[in-house]
Amino acid sequence: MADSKARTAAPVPTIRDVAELAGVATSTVSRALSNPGRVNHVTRERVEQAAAALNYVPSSQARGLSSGRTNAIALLVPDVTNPFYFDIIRGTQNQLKAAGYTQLLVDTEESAEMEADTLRKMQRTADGFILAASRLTDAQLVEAASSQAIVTINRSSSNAPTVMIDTPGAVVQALEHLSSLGHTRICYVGGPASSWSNAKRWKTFEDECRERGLTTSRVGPFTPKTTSGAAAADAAARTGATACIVFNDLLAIGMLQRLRERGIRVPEDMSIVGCDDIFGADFCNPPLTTMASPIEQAGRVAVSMLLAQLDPLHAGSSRRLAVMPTHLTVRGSTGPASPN
Amino acid sequence: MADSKARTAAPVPTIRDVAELAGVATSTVSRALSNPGRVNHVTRERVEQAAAALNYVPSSQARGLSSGRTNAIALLVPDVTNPFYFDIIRGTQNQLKAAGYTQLLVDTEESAEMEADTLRKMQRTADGFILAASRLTDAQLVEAASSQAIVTINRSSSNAPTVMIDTPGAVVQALEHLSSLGHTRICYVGGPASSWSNAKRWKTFEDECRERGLTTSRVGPFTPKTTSGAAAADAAARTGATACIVFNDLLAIGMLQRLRERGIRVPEDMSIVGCDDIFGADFCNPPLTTMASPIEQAGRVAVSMLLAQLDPLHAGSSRRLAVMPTHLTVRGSTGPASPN
DNA sequence: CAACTTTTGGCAAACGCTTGCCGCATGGAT
DNA sequence: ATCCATGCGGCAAGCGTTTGCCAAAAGTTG
Repeated sequence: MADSKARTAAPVPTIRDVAELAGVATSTVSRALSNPGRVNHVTRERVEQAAAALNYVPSSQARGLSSGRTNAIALLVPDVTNPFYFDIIRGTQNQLKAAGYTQLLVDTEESAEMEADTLRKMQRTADGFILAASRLTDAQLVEAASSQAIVTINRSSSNAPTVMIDTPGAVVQALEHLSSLGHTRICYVGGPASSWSNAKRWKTFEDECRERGLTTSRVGPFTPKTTSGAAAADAAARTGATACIVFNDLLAIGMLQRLRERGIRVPEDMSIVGCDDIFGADFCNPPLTTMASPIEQAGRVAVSMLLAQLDPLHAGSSRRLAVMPTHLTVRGSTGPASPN
Repeated sequence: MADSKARTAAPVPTIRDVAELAGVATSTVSRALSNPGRVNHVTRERVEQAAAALNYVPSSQARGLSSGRTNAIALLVPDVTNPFYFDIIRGTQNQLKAAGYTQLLVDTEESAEMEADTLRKMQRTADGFILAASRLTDAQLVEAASSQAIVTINRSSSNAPTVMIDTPGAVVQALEHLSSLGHTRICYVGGPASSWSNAKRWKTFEDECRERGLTTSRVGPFTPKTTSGAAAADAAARTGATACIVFNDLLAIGMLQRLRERGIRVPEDMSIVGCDDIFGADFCNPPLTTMASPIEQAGRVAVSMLLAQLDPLHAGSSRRLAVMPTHLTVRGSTGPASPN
């Protein structure tokens, strides 16, 4: 119990101090503050005044220890620096703050192991978890969801409620768009192998192309970072496709740069469609045609679903799946197929 | 003590279970795990095996309650969606994780009040605070720093250790650059009024311009977001300046878009210098000349300084100020002054 | 006015861990 | 042999809350 920060030895007031000042028992203070209605309103007022006078702030640690709740939820993302997650982070942050929860942000570095590890280590630290684009295997996910409250974003699971961003729908729109521009040979530029939504997108892409009689090719997997764009661009160019649907905007933007370097004009020689409509997609050069969706809202919805899950009242009845709509935002990176 | 998440009633193992399995007292388990050296190594091994067998994870809540430490530090940023902070977030996150700390990320929404409030509310929740670009008044900052461990980033303070990004130095470089390109009328596009670094930059700008005999003007304040770029661009254009030094890249990128819309060519008609070299500065159109600095490293250094401050051994001796070097990264948004 | 029911507040036992203090061994020095 | 240091483990008292249980007070009913 060392006073590690040996500053002005500020004796932070405890519930005991408040109780004393208000002339009641600590239990009454506790109830007055977190369970009004359980105490007479005049008593409550007295307690509230005392608390205010002392500038009392309940210790979340102690509260958590005795109540079993932490009032914190953890958000696990594969990569905090990916702008896609920024919007999710912002969405969850807002919604959690409104609900009086603290957000614990963890970067799992695209690693399933690290994700599982975090889930284990934080079981007591957080009341629930939001897994954005989880890299977990199905088995891991099932196991995790069996012992803790979890909501996934962009990762279906029968065990945990899920917020899905309907990128497959957007892929169809994108294909429609490209096809109407006369493209017949289209390449899918893949993201991380362990990404569930990557698999989903590819499947939709392939099915849809077959149906439309389009020639497909696929390159990847690539790390979803701009730095992988060069390799992705080179690989895609080699396929002879006149248009690419790219796993995400980060990669797409990286490709844009590389294609420019190589003198391959976008969209004249090659059309590019990204995914996510991240920060930057509107001002890169050329501005990126991309599959946009209300990402921030996805974060908010995930929080709602998680909180509902935690609430013993709604627990059973809560929604298990939310699908966020997507739409194609057409900008300058797509154009008519070159006539060769 | 309700079991709110009434799942498989998983009885999370406690230190007691470990003690029992290892055949020792709980105090021994505690010491074996967090103070090796205090127990015989054979005992420790036995304890470790027991802990592993039970998949034991200490409760940070209980640990914090009794030890007074939380092993968490809070990072307060004015706006989580500003890419500038992403890099800081990443830097602190990495360093904290390495040190076994949890990061609590809080968005203070550019509000001094909210910042002060968070500091108060979280006094027990975090061992220390990193304030990135604090909006606090000097008085508030002094008071806060007197009772808790604080490190500021880009905000000088005599009371708290500080990591400064040497943007004034970069402003000089930028002016040198613009001046050598023949610009004589330069406009400073200001950021938030409450931003300390904004004031600092403006002062350096003004002093340096006077010394060089350059004509200055100033517009603002503007919210540092791309959406404010239109207003900023219009205001700057009206000043008749041929070059702008802009508070940050976000604003600068917004201006780029607006200038293009208005047919004002960059850099032919107007040169633009941003600040921070955020994500996107390299691929906007034209790519932005900007004052770059190792932001992620700033985050890491801030953590080191904070942790040193918390450590009773180094507490006094630790560094009070770190200055991160900056340099001008010249890209396409600056060019020779137009001859009119 | 007796017999109940409701409100309301207090008591005290957790919650899971850390740590000051004590005492038993063990082994070296005298 | 005796005395001390030293190493090591256990005991138990907290840390600041919440909450089940109880009892006193207040209100209701017939």
